[in-house]
Amino acid sequence: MSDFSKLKEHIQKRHPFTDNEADDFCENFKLIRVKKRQFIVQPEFVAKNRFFVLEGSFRAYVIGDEGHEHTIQFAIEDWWITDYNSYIFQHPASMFVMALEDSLVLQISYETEQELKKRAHVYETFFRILAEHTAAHMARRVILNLTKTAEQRFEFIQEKYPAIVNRVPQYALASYLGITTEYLSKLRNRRVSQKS
Amino acid sequence: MSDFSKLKEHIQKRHPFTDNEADDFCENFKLIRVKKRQFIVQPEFVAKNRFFVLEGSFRAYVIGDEGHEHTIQFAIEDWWITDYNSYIFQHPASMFVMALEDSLVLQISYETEQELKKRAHVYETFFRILAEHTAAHMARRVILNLTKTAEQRFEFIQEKYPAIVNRVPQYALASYLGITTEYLSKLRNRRVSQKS
DNA sequence: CGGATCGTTGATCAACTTCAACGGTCGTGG
DNA sequence: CCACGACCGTTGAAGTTGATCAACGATCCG
Repeated sequence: MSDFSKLKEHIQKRHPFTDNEADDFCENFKLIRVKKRQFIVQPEFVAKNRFFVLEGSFRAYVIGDEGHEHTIQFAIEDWWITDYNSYIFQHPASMFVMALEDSLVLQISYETEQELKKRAHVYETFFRILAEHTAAHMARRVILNLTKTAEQRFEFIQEKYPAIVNRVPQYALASYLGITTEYLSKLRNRRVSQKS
Repeated sequence: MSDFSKLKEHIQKRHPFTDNEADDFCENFKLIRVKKRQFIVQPEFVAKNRFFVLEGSFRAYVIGDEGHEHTIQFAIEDWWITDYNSYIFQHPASMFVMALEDSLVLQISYETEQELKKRAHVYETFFRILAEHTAAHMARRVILNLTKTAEQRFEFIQEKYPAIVNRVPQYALASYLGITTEYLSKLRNRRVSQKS
């Protein structure tokens, strides 16, 4: 199955697996086709799976008390996504994870992941590294939110993740930055007219 | 050494170690006494260690471009602290980690941790769980910051972590919540007068 | 072609910051 | 052991950042 080649490359970039180990690892994933606007995680239900994106894009968001959506994470090719708290603790989710486009993902279930981690030290190591990277990434996001203004956060994300900024709808990006779509629109125009 | 009893209890709560494993694990930590206002991590230097707090309290913060301090994390008894991004990737730190009181910590170096993780599957598992919990905690903080107002965040932290709120200086708590100490003071008084 | 969705613009409003001044307390040196 | 300065929390007035509300134009998709 060449569906696994991208995942295989991904895991070997993070930790030195032998070819056999990598193949064995990948066989535990299931290829899933997801249509635009389809949910792969929903509040109230437990997030039973973790997803690796092969093609397409996703958005994880919560709905606050005021009824507004707040984007927690995006995922495009080569990224992982799920409701982290729900998946790790197998509690009911608080997030929606929705496909922004017709997408292709590799799915692994919580039980399968547990079994893999038990089975071999090297798989345990991989998931440890994955968790560390997730934690480090989240820590950087907390710092960004605390130390920068909306405009600076926008500039930063635009520079660092142009692939995402150019691909997701405006309202999704705004709610990721923690601002309204109206204000993002104004920021954007402010920058354009400054440049001229 | 009974200095290790708290750490031993802590790790066994998270993962079933045998008594021998737990003792062997703990022996890799070094007991350090830290005076109030002393730094255990500083910007520019690589965070070579991870710390488990036995007694006392700490505060991790960054200084933004405007020169203000922003608190990223607190740690009291039974918590871990370091500059996560610096420690994991062994890059220069961006944070200060400072003792808020005279404290007692158990320290493990990056090299020792790597060696432990290689040595036995069970140690690898422990650090995987630790990283997962860190990631999950950070994700909850991102959600809190995006979905709640300053006042709601204050109430929430006060309910969930009263031990911290009652122990750290006002300006530290304010900068953790992402507001100024003046505004926190006003929020606090608003609540007091409402209750009467 | 027609409705729903998305981004934009402007006016008004609320949340939070900044600045300045003051009183209390804590720790340190004389 | 006292006195002084530094640090910390508070209060009030004025200023900013970003939200809300409402209206409109463009685009996408059925």
